[in-house]
Amino acid sequence: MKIFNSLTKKKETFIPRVHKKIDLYVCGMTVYDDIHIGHARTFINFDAIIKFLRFAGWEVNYIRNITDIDDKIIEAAREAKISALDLSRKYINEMHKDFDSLGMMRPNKEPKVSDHINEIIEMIKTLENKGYAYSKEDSDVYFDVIKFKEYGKLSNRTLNQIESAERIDIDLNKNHEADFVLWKKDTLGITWPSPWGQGRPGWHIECSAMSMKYLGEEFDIHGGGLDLKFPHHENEIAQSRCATNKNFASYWMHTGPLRIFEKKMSKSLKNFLTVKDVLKNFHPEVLRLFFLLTHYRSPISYSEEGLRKAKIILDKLYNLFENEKVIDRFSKDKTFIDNFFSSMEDDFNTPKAIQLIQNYAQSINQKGEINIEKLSNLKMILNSLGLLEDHPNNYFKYGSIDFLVDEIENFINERAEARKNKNFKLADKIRDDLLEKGILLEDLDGKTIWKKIS
RNA sequence: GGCUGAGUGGCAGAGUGGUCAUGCGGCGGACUGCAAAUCCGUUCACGCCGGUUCAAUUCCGACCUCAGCCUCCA
Repeated sequence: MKIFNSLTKKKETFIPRVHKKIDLYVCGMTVYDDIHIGHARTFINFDAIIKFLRFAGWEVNYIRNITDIDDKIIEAAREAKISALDLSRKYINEMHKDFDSLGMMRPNKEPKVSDHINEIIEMIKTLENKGYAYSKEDSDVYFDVIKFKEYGKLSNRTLNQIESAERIDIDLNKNHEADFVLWKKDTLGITWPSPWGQGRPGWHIECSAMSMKYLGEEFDIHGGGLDLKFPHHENEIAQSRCATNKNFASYWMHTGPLRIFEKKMSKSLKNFLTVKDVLKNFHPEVLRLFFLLTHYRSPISYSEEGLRKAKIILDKLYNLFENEKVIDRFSKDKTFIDNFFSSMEDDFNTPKAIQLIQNYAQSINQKGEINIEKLSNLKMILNSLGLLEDHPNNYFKYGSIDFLVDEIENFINERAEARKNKNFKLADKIRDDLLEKGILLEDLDGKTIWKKIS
């Protein structure tokens, strides 16, 4: 299996630390608002990758943190006039709802910063003892980047480059522009006592402390959105390696950004759509397929048109299973499965994998007869990416409709009667009227079914 | 300004030194009372300029354009 390692900027053969086991840490959410589909992109990518890996026989220990202490959370809480932890609790709940409705697996552990203050303090103490941390008078505690020779390796920049970049505000307490806060001294908001006084952890340190607690000082893969590469991941590497003299994560994986109108979708640009917005009109698997149709490292431009196209593809796949039962075992067509595996094992080439799936689906349709074994293969492969988990019946009726189900059934019966009497004018009118309301009727094997269109 | 990635047919998006991506859409058929679904056929391509090569969309160099990071960001 090959994985593109951001650290070496090369596609490398993946060598696990322990045979057939993968320890994986993905940087999760900072919870102060509803998640948007840019966030969803990253976590759906990893969800599909992990589902595939497990399907392929890997034992994946998946850790994804929740950052529940942070300036933005504290600020949002102040505005909402509730405590920071109450606010983050609320949005953790919303996040779980959204992730669940997107069909994502829960990680094996989902550690929160507020539960790991001791580990964080211990780590800062270690760094301080080893001479990597400093503070001046009443300043925050900083990491001394000059002391870490490899600083900048991941994000491919030198300390000189960082220093020469334009800055809005310069912190005079820092030795170097790139030095970052390990412990933020503060008495407002939510704080904890520490050897450096009352305060809270800086950003970055939590991921080092928590990943090491659950996966050890060295583990296989560390992932996250591309926008975390610098400074977040760079800083994680610096503090972790300095604290332990170990390598920390072996492989770094970064997902590409989601764009909208040629710009990255982000909170600060206010150009985002929430998961809840999109799921009003589109089945969660449509969004998932939309993402998987592009390689995980490439940017994706969001558009409704794109979602509709993904839906057309998914519709075709669900159509195959409309009336069929599926036996749960592999059978023939080793070629299809082998090809699927080679695509996925080549840095998780989901677009290619889906192409194979589409071809395979077509080959089933070509025969014009039910092939349970092929359908089983297809379903199993789709499931390994988190697709086709719904019943076709639910899938095709997803979204809000203007009618009660019984009403639609009545229209269908009325139309059937009209057709029997060769009153096609009335029959077609009923069908057209429903179509206008987003209900599509299909005559299949003498039976009429309905689908919601979007 | 520095660093990184990308530019493929109407659209989305893989891949490759010389044969086809694929899907959607369009067009023409089959099927259907008509549709839908499905099938068959068909159309449309590799940013620009040089170089290497018997051969380049694929390798090399310049250029143009776009995006990301350099500040919080999945």
